Amino acid sequence: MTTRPAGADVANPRRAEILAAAAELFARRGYHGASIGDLGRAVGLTGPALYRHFSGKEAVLAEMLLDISERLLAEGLRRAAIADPGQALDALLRWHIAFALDNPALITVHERELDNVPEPERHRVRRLQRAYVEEWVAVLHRLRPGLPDGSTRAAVHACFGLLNSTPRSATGLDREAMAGLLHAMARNALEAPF
Amino acid sequence: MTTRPAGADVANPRRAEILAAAAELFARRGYHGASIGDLGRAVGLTGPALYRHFSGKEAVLAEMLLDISERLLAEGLRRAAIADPGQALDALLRWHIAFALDNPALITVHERELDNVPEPERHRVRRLQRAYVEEWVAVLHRLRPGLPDGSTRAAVHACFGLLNSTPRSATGLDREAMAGLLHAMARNALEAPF
DNA sequence: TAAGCTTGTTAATGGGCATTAACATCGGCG
DNA sequence: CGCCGATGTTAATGCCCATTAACAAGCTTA
Repeated sequence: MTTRPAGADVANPRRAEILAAAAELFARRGYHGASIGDLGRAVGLTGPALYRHFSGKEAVLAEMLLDISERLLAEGLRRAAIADPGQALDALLRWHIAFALDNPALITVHERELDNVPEPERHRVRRLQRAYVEEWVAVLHRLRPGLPDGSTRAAVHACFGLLNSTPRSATGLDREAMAGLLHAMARNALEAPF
Repeated sequence: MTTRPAGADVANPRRAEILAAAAELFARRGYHGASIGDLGRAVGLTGPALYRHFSGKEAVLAEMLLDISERLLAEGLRRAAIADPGQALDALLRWHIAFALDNPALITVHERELDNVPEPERHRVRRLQRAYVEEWVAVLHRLRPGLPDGSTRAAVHACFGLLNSTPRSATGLDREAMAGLLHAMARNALEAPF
């Protein structure tokens, strides 16, 4: 049920195309609000054609979330390893902001649809998400050692809320201005005297 | 289609009970992920019983979002009217944070499900939401007159993202600590040099 | 060139769901 | 007492949807 149909190697362009279209639809209408027919139509196919590339609708979502979580964590680990905590935090902010600005649909789905991932994969996604958060928590902890653990964690979550709000704002700001604004706001929020 | 069945005055306890249960379900599973049967069961009824109180599933969502938007705006107007912009901002922050902490499900639905509201009401909700945002924008503009309009608006949206992330974090912090943390983070974010 | 894999398509199939119909109960009020 | 509106319930009804079946066309390759 989770296995990919034959001949579906990692870099299959059709698969990538479907995943991209599905991300837009899931983000805009929610997992339950987008049908298999919608997904197919979005890439110029009929609904059942999807089954040549994925074992089902859930498998599309599962692969999407796994991919996002892995990408976020991989680069997050790299940047969190920077020795100076202030620089590490800035590097993490730059990474997350760039990802959110470049992939608004993915960020939205990643934030909302975990519950619809079937069980073996849901657990893996959860682990990856948690590990990513922990990198941020560790950096913030290095930057502000006195902070209670619960506050550190809550601050990181709130910071994600701020950064991930991007996809839903759509103001007239260009990309660079938006990136700078989010960076400054997040940085100041994390340094607030709470 | 939007009209309420007879005998359904504003303060009908059954209606309120259904709206509360629906908020939880819509927040947890999304509008399309919660069935009429689920809503009924959540208040000890069968599915079709709902039609004695609402004209349909969409009407439940519409009334819910209208109610939220009206409540947010009404009190928002009051607090934004405070003469000193710094005090006005603090008052707005206290209001929004209290609302989000007290009604996490409502905040989530309000943020996500506007697209599923049927058309006459969707427009009204949009107007109310926009008016609420404009109160914040106006206060921030008074506080930081030099800021370009697009930046002010983007900052307010990002601030909402921060505040509304509350329902999805569930850290071990108690209510007062969480309120204080969110207030400090948001206030600092809005004062950041962007 | 012919078998066979890949990738599609259009018809089932079967389940779930929103909504409506038909039927019950019950409390108030004439 | 006897009617009736309010509020429920359990059976349709009809649509949408995920998934599968049956069938076709095109490439690759022996």
